[in-house]
Amino acid sequence: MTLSDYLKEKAAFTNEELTLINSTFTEVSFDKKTMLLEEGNICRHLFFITKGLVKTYFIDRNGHEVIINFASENWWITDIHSFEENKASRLYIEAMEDTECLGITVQDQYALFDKVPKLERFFRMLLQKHTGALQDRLFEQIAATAEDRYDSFLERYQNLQNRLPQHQIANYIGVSPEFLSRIRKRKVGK
Amino acid sequence: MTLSDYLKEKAAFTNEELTLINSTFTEVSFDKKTMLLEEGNICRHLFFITKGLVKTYFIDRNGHEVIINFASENWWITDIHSFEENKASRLYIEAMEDTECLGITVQDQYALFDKVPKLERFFRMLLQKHTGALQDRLFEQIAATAEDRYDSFLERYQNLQNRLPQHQIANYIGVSPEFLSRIRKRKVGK
DNA sequence: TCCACTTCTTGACCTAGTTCAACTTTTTTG
DNA sequence: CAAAAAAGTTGAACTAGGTCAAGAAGTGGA
Repeated sequence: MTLSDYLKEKAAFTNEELTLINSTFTEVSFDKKTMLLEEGNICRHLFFITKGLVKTYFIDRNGHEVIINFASENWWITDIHSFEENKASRLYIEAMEDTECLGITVQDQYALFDKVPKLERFFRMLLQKHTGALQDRLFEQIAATAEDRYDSFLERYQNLQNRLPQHQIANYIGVSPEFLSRIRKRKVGK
Repeated sequence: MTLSDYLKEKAAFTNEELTLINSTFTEVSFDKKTMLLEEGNICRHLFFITKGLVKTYFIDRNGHEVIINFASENWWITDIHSFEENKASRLYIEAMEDTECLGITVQDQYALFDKVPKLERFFRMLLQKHTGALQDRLFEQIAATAEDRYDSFLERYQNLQNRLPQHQIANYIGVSPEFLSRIRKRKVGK
């Protein structure tokens, strides 16, 4: 699916708008295990993933990776705080598979917003969805057990289940790999 | 501080724009312990708080309150998901003190966006900040100890510290009231 | 194809935070 | 202002989940 196809599906953009949008994005590829962003750098791009899989994480005070989310085909990925406000990022974005993206800079994004206001609204909506998802995860992290969190991981990332190693899933739901292994064992009986 | 003062401080709105914005909002008051929103209802308003204090929470499967955030003077409050998409809310918003707000409906909001595009951008930025804060809390909830979370609560809500009962703070940082009491005791020695 | 590396599993022990119950202190309200 | 309700403290027993260590099972690259 191209970016145009994706956008057409999501909102009523005209063909001229789609052409304009398309021409503003640039294709970029990242090999597996390479970084789209590293802590301390400014996030210069908003990416739309056309192929592949990435994870966003930060490193906590004990030097451990904490995964915030995964993103694959037809997802947008950036550190929005760093991207929009030109600030050093606290995050890492890493390709977990060979990945192809379409990238845009902030300047180009704002130029595009002025020409296609619909796109700014679309991005605001997208951000709203993202915020809702974050809120749900926070709920769960506070009020649900590890097993419940695993269940909702399975729902949320159904399509990615087989592309993600188990210990990365454990990290995402905020438990040790050992404990996720035990959860899964326990579930077999159910 | 009025809404106009607040907006002037945050972005370069013209006087006409401010007048227009102002006239679109309606004043509403809520007595202490009354609800601005209840689960199952559609959130009809985006509120700007001019006076008072509210909390947003949901009820988990065990019937326990889980507080998502507090909001006081010069904060915006709504269930954005319910508000924007006209869906039943999972959240409660409750006045913890007698509270005065300025409210706007979605329809009026969109009408206003068309007349004052700067406002839509401003709200998008606001949402970005909110998302960043949520992300930080998720970090902490996964990777930090209860004591660390308490410390960052103290930073984040410094001005509210004395207006909030301790067990509500415990709830917010995701620990039992008993354990927060112990954390505080432990900290006195430090 | 085989060696090295990463992933997954299991057991034993450990700890941060919970739950319950009883008590004290503070706040609210008739 | 007294009585009741709400908030906070403390101790004791408990549990979800973590850590460490060691082995088994996959997987990938020269």
